[in-house]
Amino acid sequence: MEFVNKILHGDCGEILQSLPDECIDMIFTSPPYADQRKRTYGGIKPAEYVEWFLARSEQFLRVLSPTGTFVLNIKERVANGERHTYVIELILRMRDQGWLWTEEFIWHKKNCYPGKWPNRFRDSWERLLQFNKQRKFNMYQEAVMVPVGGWARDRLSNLSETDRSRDESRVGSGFGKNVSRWVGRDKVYPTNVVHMATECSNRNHSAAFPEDLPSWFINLFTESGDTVLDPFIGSGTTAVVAQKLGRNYVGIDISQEFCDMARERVVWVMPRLLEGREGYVEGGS
Amino acid sequence: MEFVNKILHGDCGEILQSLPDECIDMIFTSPPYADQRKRTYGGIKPAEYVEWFLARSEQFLRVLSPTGTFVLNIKERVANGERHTYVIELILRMRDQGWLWTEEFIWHKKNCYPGKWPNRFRDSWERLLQFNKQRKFNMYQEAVMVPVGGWARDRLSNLSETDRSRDESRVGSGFGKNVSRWVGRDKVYPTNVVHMATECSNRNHSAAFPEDLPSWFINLFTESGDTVLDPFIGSGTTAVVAQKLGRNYVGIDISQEFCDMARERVVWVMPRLLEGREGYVEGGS
DNA sequence: GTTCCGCATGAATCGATAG
DNA sequence: ACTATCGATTCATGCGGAA
Repeated sequence: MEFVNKILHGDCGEILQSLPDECIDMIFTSPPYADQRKRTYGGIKPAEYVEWFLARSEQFLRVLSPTGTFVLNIKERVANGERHTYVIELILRMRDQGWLWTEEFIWHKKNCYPGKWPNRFRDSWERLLQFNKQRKFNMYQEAVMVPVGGWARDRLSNLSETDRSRDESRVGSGFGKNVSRWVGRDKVYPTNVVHMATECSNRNHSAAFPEDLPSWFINLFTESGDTVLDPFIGSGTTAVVAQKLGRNYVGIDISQEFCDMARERVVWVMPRLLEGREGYVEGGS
Repeated sequence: MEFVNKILHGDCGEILQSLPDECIDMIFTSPPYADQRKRTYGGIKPAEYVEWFLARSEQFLRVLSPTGTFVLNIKERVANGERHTYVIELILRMRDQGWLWTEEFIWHKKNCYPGKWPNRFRDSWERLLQFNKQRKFNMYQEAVMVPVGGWARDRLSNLSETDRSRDESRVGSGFGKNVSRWVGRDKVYPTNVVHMATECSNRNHSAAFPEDLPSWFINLFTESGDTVLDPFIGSGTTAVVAQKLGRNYVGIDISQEFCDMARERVVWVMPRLLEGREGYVEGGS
């Protein structure tokens, strides 16, 4: 367990070989996109991206628990006036590798990167690809319920007579609506579109996503005491969030600079979280 | 030109063979999704879907003008606990066929189908795939700029609170909402996420998509007098909208019933549009 | 005219049951 | 084993009638 709650320096494809099988409950990562982050990853070319990634996702598959989930935040870049196809090719190849492509969430970025081009609009969304090893996996939907929409808020305050009894539907495939069940309920389940702002304040790290994003998925797919891996930890957001939520983390990055930054951020949060967490493993950063 | 402003009955793969090359300025369509609409289309199986579609998109490619755009509204279904891959395979195959995959817009449906399952949330988005024949194509961005209305000013005053918890569902017919950027401006360009409700309570016809959806893309990619093709016209929404916007339309459907419905709807709107439209070609429905 | 309320209805998905 | 059908679940919207 000496890898738990640590930020490890190196290429995740190699580092992960030292971890045992099925020791990770969830993987959340935002890998360097093709031809981005040239300084730190050498700018993998779109044409080589799929092979580059597959060599690492093979290790992800091995270390992930059978009921665990891999959430991959990615967006293909524009090349030559076209959306590049390496992401959708990656999906097909990962299925060959043994992954199930369970779902594709959309991250709708509220304040996306500004700009104007003659032939396209600003790109305000990214993919969050959900992969699993089995059809049955851990999912804690109640943890991410959202406030109910306008419909019920107004109506439920004064519930009417007919709403109280279930009106059995006689229409072909109709739904019976039992409104009375909603009394006292102020939350509903979300959809597969998550709508969050990007973080604009930090200019030190490039591929930064808001804490809300990993937070949402960590709450959805893990319990307290589980272990979350981010093989491209970058500035450390996934580890910080995992720690805040009482999960163990494992962070890996090829850049020494990023590792240092991530370690600083998690150490800062640690002290107040060491008390009363079952399954939380002590470890330096 | 005897095909212009008509609803044609038959399989679009065959019907289109009688049209000349490059006679269409834009194609907007929502084809039958795999294994859906069994009554009218016979429910194409996911495994056969790509080949089925490619036989038709070959004709789309031929009749589309070099500066024209093809917008394809589609979403893959879940099969065996996984998102099926036929849509992303189709993208790859259409590129082999000669199409450029220029962009992928997201249609975020405000009111998606209800339901609850242990392993997934409700699906509230669909793909709007943009294909072109050339890098240079017609695009009229100013036509879809979003004016800052009174409601926007209200929103700006108390921004961060409601925007954080729940997505902006009660915003008027808003697409590309980027509220913070609207300060001090009259109009802004939208993004590649469009946010509209499905129309659910029209008793006479149940359109798969709201009129706002084709309307937005027709404004974006055509001018008055251009010709818009929908090879799977269904209840006729694309044709109705094209007509309203002063564009010519060509609608095709394999179902006689849908053709009749579409003809009725376009005839109804026609009389007030015949005046003062350059390039508008008279023709029955 | 407003606002409020009843109601129908969606390109859905899962699991169990039946041929 | 593999496909076809059926029942159950659930939330936002707009229309139309009522207050």
